[in-house]
Amino acid sequence: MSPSSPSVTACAASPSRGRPREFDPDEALARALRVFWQRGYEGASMAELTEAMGIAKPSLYACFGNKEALFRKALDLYEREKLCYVKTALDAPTARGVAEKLLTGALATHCGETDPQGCLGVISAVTCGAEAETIRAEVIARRASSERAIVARFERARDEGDLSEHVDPEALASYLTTVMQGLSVKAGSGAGREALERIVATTLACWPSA
Amino acid sequence: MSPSSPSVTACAASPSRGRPREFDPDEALARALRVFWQRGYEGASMAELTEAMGIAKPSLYACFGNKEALFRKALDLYEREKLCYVKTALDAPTARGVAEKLLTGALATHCGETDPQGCLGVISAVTCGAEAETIRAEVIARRASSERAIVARFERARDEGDLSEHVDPEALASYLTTVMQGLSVKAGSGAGREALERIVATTLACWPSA
DNA sequence: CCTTTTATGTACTGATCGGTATATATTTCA
DNA sequence: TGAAATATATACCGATCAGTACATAAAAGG
Repeated sequence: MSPSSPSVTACAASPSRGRPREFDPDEALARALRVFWQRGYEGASMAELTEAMGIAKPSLYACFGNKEALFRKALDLYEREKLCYVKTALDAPTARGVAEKLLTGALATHCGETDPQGCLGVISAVTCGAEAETIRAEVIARRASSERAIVARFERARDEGDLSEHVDPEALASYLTTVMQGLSVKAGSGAGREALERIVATTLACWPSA
Repeated sequence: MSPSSPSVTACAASPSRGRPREFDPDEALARALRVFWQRGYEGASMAELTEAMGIAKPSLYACFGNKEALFRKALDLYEREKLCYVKTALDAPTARGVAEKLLTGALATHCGETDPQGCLGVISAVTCGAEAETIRAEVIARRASSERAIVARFERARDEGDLSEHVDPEALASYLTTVMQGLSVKAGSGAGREALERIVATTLACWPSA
């Protein structure tokens, strides 16, 4: 997102001395993201990661640091490319429109045909083998920040009058993200697209109309 | 709970030959459940399990089989003692009452003060390190069976007239379990009890009234 | 050509994983 | 007083974990 660091390649600051790298760090990171997305942080082994990325372990460590740093970079990529629907959803004209875009965006992202099922954030926040505690905390913090943005948007909606005065923006945002996280769990559990679409429709049917 | 198989001790069929066991299998299993509940199936190591159970590895393997069998027995215990609120909730007189009891039951179970936070089922269904694929399938299957029971209850409610004809029982049940699973994710992510109570209240406020 | 610099491939490290062999301790049955 | 049966404790198994040492390969600067 920030123009100063557009890609991961920036981790190699020097212009072009020494033997050139034989792989594209951005594509390698994209492949690593898929592995983390399927297996979670701890479930993804370095062997599986290196194989998917098409590189050997020393190359991985030289370019990305270690497993945790690699995961954080993958998480950045995930938020940048897969969670962008959240930002655009907040631009919808009404609170209900925001909810609709968030739900359909979550559905498209977590139940697509090319990407793994479920939400990397949910997978990483729930999984928890002691070692991954810092990762867990990081994911939870990022999620909280995005929920705050939804709260702010709903507060604006209330001020603008398209959300009833009787509805607490914070409670509504919390409820909405709960449904979204539940959707991710169901998607990761093999629920079909039609089933998830019905859930989205039901949620919107229940939505507190202005 | 059931009189035919009241405890895990039944796995030792013989009456009392040889050296007597020095630990209580039921309590050991309860302690193992807590570890699985915190760490997930793969995140729980045999070392952590044996330490929590207060026994050595050979005793564990002799009594419970292996890690996967131990997990299944722990899952049985979990459903029997922690998910019993689902069965009782289905006895509520109205569909809305069922939803209310399910939501408050989920809240009490996954956000208690003595037990680990979150839902063992959600944790196990989401976590996924290749090896645990059969465990994952088992957990998902059990969850599906309990969702079918809710669908049946809502169909009854529609037949009895306390649920609008315009509401699809299957969609409503699917929506409700989505919220419950989302609640588990939030509970496992450290959400406070008050926050979860607000979510439950919001869900019930949105509930399609008869 | 040679040095410097960076990347790669192979082979390795110690730690931990789930699971077990073996020897010993404690009980019941004969 | 054995002999059979069951449980325990210690120490180990091969496999895998994340991470690295080291030698070699390929580029740029001198």
